[in-house]
Amino acid sequence: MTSQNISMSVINRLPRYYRFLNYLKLSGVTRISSRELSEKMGLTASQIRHDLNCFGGFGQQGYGYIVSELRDEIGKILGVDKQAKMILVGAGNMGQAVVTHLDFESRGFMITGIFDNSEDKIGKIINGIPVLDWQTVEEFCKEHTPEAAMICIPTSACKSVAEKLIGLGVNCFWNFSHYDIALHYPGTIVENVHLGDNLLTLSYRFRNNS
Amino acid sequence: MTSQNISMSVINRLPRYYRFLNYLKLSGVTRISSRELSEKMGLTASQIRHDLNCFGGFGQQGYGYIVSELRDEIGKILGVDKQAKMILVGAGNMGQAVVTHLDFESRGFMITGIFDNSEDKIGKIINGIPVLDWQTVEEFCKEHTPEAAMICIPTSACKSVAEKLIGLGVNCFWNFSHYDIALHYPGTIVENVHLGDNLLTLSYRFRNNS
DNA sequence: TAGATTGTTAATCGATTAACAATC
DNA sequence: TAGATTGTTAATCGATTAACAATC
Repeated sequence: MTSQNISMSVINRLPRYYRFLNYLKLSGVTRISSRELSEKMGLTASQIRHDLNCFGGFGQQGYGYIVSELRDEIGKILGVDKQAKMILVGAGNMGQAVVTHLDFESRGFMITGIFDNSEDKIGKIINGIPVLDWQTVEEFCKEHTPEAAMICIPTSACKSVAEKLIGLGVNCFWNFSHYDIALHYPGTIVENVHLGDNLLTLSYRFRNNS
Repeated sequence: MTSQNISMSVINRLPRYYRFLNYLKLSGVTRISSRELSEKMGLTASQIRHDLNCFGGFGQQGYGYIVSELRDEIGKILGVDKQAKMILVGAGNMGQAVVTHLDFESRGFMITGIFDNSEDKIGKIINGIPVLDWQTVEEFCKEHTPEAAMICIPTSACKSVAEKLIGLGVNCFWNFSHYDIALHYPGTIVENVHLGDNLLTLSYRFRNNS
C-alpha cells in the first residue's frame, strides 16, 4: 500500500481523473499520454504525472497510459470495488434527493438504513429502504454495524446525532449540515457538503468579476 | 473596491467566516479577537488576520473585531445584500430539493424561473414558481434577463444547455452536472457541485485511514 | 535505432505561519 | 501608561511546474 502522505490536493483530483478516464474508455480511447489528458482536463501534463506517481508507475515510457488499466487502478485506489455500509440520517428533501439521485454503490458506499425522527417520514420507503425511527438507531447499529453516515439534518441537531453515532462505532461522515464534526471529534473522517457556502462563493465571484 | 488579486483559497474561506460570525452575533458575542476566533474555527490567528486584511482593516489594535460589524462587512463582500436573478434548469429530485431546502435570497441570488423538458414536470409548482418548458427559455430570458443559472440536468444535456444560455447572456453557473462549463467556455463564472466526486473522496479517505 | 513519453528530481511559485512594529 | 491585539512584512512550508535522464 503506497497510501501514506498523499496530500488532499492530490486526493481531491482523483475522482476527476477517474471520471475522465471512464469517459475516455467509454468513448473507445485505449491509450493516452499525460499531455493529451492534460489538454482534455485543463491541467499540466507534469501535474498529472506527478499525481499518478504518488500511487505507482502506471504508464509506459515512450507510450503513455492504457486508459482502461489506469481507470481501474484509480478506481481501486478510490475504493470503488468495495462498499462500506452507510446510513442516512435525516430523510428530508435533500437526503431523499441525494440518495435517489446518486449511485452510491459505484462510489464505495451502500445505503443500508435511513433514519428520521418525524412521524411523517418514518415508515416511508425511499429507494427501496424504509425510513426507521431515529430512536431505534442503537439497536440497528448493533445488528448491522454501519461504518459511515450521511448527515442531512438541521445543524442544531447534529451535535447530539454525531455524538451518538460515534459512540456506536461510526467515524466516517458525509456531512450536509453546518455543524463541524471534524473540529469537535478529531478522530473522525469527514467530507462536508456546504451548498450554502458554495452559493455564497459564486455570489462573490459574480460581484467581483473584473 | 479592494477586490483585485484575492486568491481562491481566501475566497473559499469567506462563507465560513460569515457563518461563524453570524452564529457568534446570534449568541450575543459582541467582540472577538483573531486568536479567539481561530480557536473556534480551527485556523491560525495569523491566517484570519491575513485573510481579512485582503479586504481592509476591520479590527482595532489592542481590542479585536466587533462581531456584528465584521459580519456585515464580510456579508457585503460576499454580496448578500444583493440578489442576482437565477434560473433553475432541470427540475428533477436534486434541483427541486436544493431550491426548496436552501435560502437563496440570503446568499446573493433569487430563483426567478424553473425549466425542464419533461411533460411530468412542466406546469408543476416548486417553491411557488411554475416549471416552464425549456423550449420557452429564449423568450423568458429576453423578458426577464436572468444573470445566473443553476444546472441540474444530466451531463449529456449540459453542453447544449450551457451554449444556449451563454448565447442568451447568462455567464454565471452553479453547475451540478459533470460537464465542465468553465473549461469549454473560458469567460464564464462557474462553481461546480460534484457530489459524486465528494463521495469518492470520502471513500478514499475511509479506506486509507491509517 | 530514433522518437516519444514516462518517472523523478530540481526550480519556482503561492499559501500559510511567524514575528513584530504600530497603535488602540 | 501598560497591556493587548491588530496590520503587515519576512520566513517557512507545501504544491505546482519545469527539466531531463531513464527507458519503452
